[in-house]
Amino acid sequence: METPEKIEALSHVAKEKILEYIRESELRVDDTLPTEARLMEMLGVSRHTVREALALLEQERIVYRVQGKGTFLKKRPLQIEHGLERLASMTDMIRSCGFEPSTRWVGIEVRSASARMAEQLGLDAEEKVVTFKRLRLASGNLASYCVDSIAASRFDSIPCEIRDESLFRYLEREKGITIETAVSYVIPTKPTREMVEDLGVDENQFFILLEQLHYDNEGRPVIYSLDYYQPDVIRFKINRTR
Amino acid sequence: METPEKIEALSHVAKEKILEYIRESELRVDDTLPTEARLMEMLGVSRHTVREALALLEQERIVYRVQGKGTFLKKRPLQIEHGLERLASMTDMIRSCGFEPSTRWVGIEVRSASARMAEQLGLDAEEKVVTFKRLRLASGNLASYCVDSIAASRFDSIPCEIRDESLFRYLEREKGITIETAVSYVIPTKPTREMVEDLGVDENQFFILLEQLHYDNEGRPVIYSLDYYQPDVIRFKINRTR
DNA sequence: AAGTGGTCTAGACCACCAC
DNA sequence: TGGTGGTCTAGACCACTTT
Repeated sequence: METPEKIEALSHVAKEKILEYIRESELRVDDTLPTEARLMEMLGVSRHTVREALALLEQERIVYRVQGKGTFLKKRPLQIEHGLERLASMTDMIRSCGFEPSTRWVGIEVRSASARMAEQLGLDAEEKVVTFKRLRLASGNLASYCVDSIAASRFDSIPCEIRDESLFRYLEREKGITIETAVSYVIPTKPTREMVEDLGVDENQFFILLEQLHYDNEGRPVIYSLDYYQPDVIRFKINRTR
Repeated sequence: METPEKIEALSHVAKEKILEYIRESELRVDDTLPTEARLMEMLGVSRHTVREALALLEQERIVYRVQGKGTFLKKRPLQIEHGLERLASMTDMIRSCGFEPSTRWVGIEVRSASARMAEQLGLDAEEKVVTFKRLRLASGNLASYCVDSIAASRFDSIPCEIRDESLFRYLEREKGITIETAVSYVIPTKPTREMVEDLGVDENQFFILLEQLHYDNEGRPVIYSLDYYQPDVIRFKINRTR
């Protein structure tokens, strides 16, 4: 058997080679990259491939291009850190804030969808939803309370086998559903009665509520979620672009 | 003189034609677009151009493509509404929330940069900055209080001619600086003493503070801003993607 | 005039999917 | 096996910037 080598697009290889060149030549000084013609020679690929590689670097805000002048290194090329505009799992968010993530399950419920929920998920009135309630901890401290609802019709039975797994990963593995985007509202709020009475949260503490609707790669709404974040623990950063 | 017609890229024209086709054929039903080969015939352009047009439509989350199967319309194609991840002027944000925007100037000051400011803007300690303070109103109601600081070295004199104009537009017109991105932190907070004492804001009212650093198209930090938003008036929406 | 990136064409082969 | 989208090449012309 041959090793099942993952074939990588030439343009990706070219991109990596260019990044390598940037690092090695330490060109921060005058900030100018080789011309596209020069890169064609250096990498031994066509102009189209060079331009694809440069387009990737431009998307990642590492270089910028000016017609008639050239391609240049951005002054602050290290924009790697993820912001809220990136849809990442809660686990990753906590870890990126420097804490050790863990989960405490509060419960799984099957209920009729609220009017808002049904409207957002595109369900009929009173259709059943499965609601997952979890506390997210960052190095033992309360980071957020997450209430995620999914149409019950997506499940054959109540899915108790999720436990510590990410909801995203569970849907992908078991249902072949890939969550790709979310539309989220940011609302400063007090804790709900449930949080105060059942979970022992201080009622004077302020939270940031993210009301979110998650869509799959075909644009269908899948998860409606209400996530209450404690702003002292989770710092929200957003990378904004025009 | 000939009319100075703006030349539009063929791929843009192709994109518009495809959008037109989508609207006219009302194909929501089975969601499948013509193949690339068919689009080449229909539009009379090369495959590269068709693919550029489709790439634009994919970026705008209007279609998705699956290798070996085809190109499809997203189930929720109308994701036009702008969110916080899009860097827009305050004026546009207020207008998109359904209000009539206006500005009340609080003042323009020249001060030494604070430690945080100097660090963020890449200035030497104690270097001078020009600070613009403005109240933003939405149909007469307080929407936000904006404090924007720029290195004084960027100005020949104190710029009093800005007034109602957007700071972005002023920098572009007068200084040739294009603000392209911002990195922003979302912090729930109480009003500052200045807001309570000088501006008559209720000290018990909660605000969302956006601490922002704006970069130009070359990646240089230009504006450091603290914007206090009243969440009752401005609804923060974020479009998140993986 | 020369050099740069921006756009478009024509043609080829590949990987993946459905029949 | 045929059709689909994904990738790559070679070549051309254009718009913009600099010399």
